[in-house]
Amino acid sequence: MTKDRIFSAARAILDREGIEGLTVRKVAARAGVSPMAMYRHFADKDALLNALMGDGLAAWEKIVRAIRAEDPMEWLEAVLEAFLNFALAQPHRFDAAFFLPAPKARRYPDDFVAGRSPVVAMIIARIDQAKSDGRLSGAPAVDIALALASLGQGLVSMQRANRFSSDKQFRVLFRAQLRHCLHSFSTPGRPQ
Amino acid sequence: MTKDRIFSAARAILDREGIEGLTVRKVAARAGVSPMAMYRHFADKDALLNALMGDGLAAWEKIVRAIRAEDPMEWLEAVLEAFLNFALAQPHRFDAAFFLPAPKARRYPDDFVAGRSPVVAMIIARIDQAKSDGRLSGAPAVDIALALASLGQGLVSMQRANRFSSDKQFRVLFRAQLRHCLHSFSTPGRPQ
DNA sequence: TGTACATCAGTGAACGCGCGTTCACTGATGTAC
DNA sequence: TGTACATCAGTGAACGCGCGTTCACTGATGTAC
Repeated sequence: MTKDRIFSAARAILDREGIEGLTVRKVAARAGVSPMAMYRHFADKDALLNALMGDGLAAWEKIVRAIRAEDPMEWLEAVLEAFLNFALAQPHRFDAAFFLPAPKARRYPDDFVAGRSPVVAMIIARIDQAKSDGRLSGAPAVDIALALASLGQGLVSMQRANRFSSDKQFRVLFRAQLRHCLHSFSTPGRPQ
Repeated sequence: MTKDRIFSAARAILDREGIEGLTVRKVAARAGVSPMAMYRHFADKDALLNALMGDGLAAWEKIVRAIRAEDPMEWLEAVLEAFLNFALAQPHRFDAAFFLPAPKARRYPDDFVAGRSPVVAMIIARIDQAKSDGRLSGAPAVDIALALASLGQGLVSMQRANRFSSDKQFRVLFRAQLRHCLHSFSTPGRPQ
């Protein structure tokens, strides 16, 4: 289907050139179609961008769903590692999913507590599980999730702004920072 | 001087319309000068943007220098509060200073440890002071600073992406999260 | 004190470009009788 | 089985726009003699 061709061309352009480099003409050229073909399938360029954000979030969800760890703390650490990999391996897709202001973006805290974000719902469930095991405490699960997400996103935004000299160094730092953050919610007297 | 007129026009446009809305023509119009006048004082548009980033960082430095608290922990909390206010009151200027990838951006950790960023140097000094008072511990000062900065920047990036419904709620959350983060480096057994 | 000249801040018009989108269209496909 | 017609995906040319920047210039100011 032409729509799929156009959409995956858009994804390819996004991956290579970022949101700033994505133009209707480039997408059409890559899809082997006239620029106007897009308008048969998307209302306008914004609609296409919105679809790309949704696609980025769906990719992220799929990654998280694939995590197999049983232990909730291990599962949480695996999510953090996956987040790091996603941010570095598919930077533009990551940015589209996490940094772009979207009118229909999920909002803290209602949307997340209500489970309207599948990934956050999974994270909260694992945190609650860890809490009932006595391994986390001190704050509502949604706030722990927010702390981890914010710290991760902040580090990534700094990496984007050239604040780290190498990816390797960034990885080390990211892991250390997020592990510290996660453990800062550990039940006192029962570290790790 | 015309250069000042152009530069403050640029700052005004940046404040109102953000980096995306800043064009040479708009700046010139606001400065009451022909578009070409800019080229007499800045090599090109990028040079003007770079000057604006520097200006944003200078504004931030001035804000931090004005903090008068004696107690290092109080001083640090005041910085966090000032960061929050800066992000909300002058969003575009904040973004230009903190989110924009700049070729000459200071890098973790060398530039910061070496004190090439005045603000970070002040923060590290206060953290070290708190550590020698026995009120902080657990990580090198530069890493504590990074944790605070990342978390703050991450929360702001989420606010920019529409993840919070109101500024008021965001303020509450920002304070709670950063206070938790700061205290997570408190010396164990001597909380607060 | 007057004249010739260099300097240089600022101008005005234009260039070339890429953008999102409009409009009227073509031509293949499916449907009704 | 054949014909008339509606549907609709995709086209091609063009519009109008704003962009950063080039180029050759003007005209005021300062300097040298």
